[in-house]
Amino acid sequence: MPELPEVETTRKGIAPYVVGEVVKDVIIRERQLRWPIPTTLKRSLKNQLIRKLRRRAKYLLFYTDKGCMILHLGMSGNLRILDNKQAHEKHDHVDIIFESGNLLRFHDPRKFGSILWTKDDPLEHKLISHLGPEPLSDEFNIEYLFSLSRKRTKAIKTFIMDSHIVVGVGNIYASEALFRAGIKPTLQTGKVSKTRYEKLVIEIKNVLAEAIEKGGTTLRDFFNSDGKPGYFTQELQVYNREGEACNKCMRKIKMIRLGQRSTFYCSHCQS
DNA sequence: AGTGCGGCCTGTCCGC
DNA sequence: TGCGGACAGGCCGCAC
Repeated sequence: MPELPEVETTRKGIAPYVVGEVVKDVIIRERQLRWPIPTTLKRSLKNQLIRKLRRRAKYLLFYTDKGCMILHLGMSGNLRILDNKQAHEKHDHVDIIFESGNLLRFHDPRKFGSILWTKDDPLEHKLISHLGPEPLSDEFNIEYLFSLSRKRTKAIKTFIMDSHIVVGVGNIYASEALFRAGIKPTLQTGKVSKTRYEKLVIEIKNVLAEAIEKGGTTLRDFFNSDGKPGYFTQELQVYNREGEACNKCMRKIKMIRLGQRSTFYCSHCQS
């Protein structure tokens, strides 16, 4: 489900209820997620103060004095703040109960999400240490992206969705950024000019920043920690709009499959 | 080394 | 209605 804006929206929503709170108990109903939840999680978290809540790529990092909980929402996960007495439903896999009386509930039907624990710096964790730069940081710039692109043969859309190149650009925002930049998603990475990469870097930053501002995109089941959908959905120019009119030229939006992912573009506005 | 697939899961929707 | 198949916002690990 969530791409970077949805994860950031979740982080902002839960932070006031989590940071500075002490964990009273942890209830794990389903351990078998993308990776098994470590058996030590409950013991590690209990009685710990959550010092800070940060995001790296699509991972949420819950820092305590003893270590850090690393949480990924996968494709269908969400986090909500509820009061302690709220009955659990299907796929409510984990509750983290705070002394305040609130609880943080992890819900994930497809179980592609994960919860891990590390005693070390989470940024050194093997799932995180090799990731590319944050798209909204200065580290992600034209020189960086252009130099990595040379001699690569894969489609440019697949390239910008590779988290080792840049994190946080998922299937929706990849299509949207390429539309804004006027670049056809199937072009070979190594054959796109520097000028066009400059435009692409700017549009990746723009589309992600705007989506964060609007609370992310809801297609079917993304809801933030208040249970509200994201309002960027109405800003989508091409994603999920096959056959509808392009907002710039009124021609029909096309859909193709690229690396087994649905890809949307306008064959007139993107070349 | 870079690329492209299979697979992890459940839910939903579409066509027969 | 019921059933099979395709599809869904992520991403690791493997074979080539």
